[in-house]
Amino acid sequence: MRIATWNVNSLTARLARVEEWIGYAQPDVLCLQETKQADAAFPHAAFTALGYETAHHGDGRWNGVALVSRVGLENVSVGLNSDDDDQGTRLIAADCGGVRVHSVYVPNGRSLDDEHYPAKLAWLARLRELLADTCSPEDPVAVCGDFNVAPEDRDVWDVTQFEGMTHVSQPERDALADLEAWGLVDVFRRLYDEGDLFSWWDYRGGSFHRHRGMRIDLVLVTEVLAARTGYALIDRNARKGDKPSDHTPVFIDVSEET
DNA sequence: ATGGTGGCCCGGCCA
Repeated sequence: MRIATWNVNSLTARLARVEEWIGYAQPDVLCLQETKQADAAFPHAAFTALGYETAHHGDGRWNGVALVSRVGLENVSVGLNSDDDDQGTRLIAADCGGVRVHSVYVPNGRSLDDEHYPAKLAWLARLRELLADTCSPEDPVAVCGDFNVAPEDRDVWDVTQFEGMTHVSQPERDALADLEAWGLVDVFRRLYDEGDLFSWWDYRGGSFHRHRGMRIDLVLVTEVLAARTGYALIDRNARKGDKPSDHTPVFIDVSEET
């Protein structure tokens, strides 16, 4: 089963690129972030035509997350907690092909002295609570999306350029590590030891062509899935060409249980 | 050089 994640930076602007990518990458489950659509605007029919079921959680202009699956899509839930502010439409989860899949868009944080920064840390802590409340680390669980955190220094093009900035600060990395400590593996990193493997490049300044990016889009899975993951890829090709997102898709291939 | 690019949707926010 191929499980993918992609921050599309507006699905309205990106639909043709997403259809193209599904056509050649053939994901079984695709987690989308930053659809920037209200639920009523989500193009369910475009995915139905390709053989996929869909579920979307968005309120319009900002954020918005979706699940696209051709291996089933059941027991959909949205948001972090019904009695808590989830800082926008940033989480949707469902059972797809025997896996509890979560598409997440972690708040950006903006800057270390901004009120959105502690809110980002709190969001990550609440995500762990959600997993603890709704899943078991013994079960097949995937948490995929734009975490807005580079887990290690080798996940950014030049860490000296990020001093005092978000995405690399220790509290964010600790919050991500705490989430993983519940029982999740950054399986792409387990398979590849190299640095300079990025999933996001700023639109500005020719960052993509200068290899100035960050690895902030992650597929985190429980060990039962990590052990069956034989291949993973950041598909840089989707960052090229006409009207790309500033993020590119990441996917893993999980073999069937034997 | 305190910008740059792109998406929202048309003045300014957000990434």
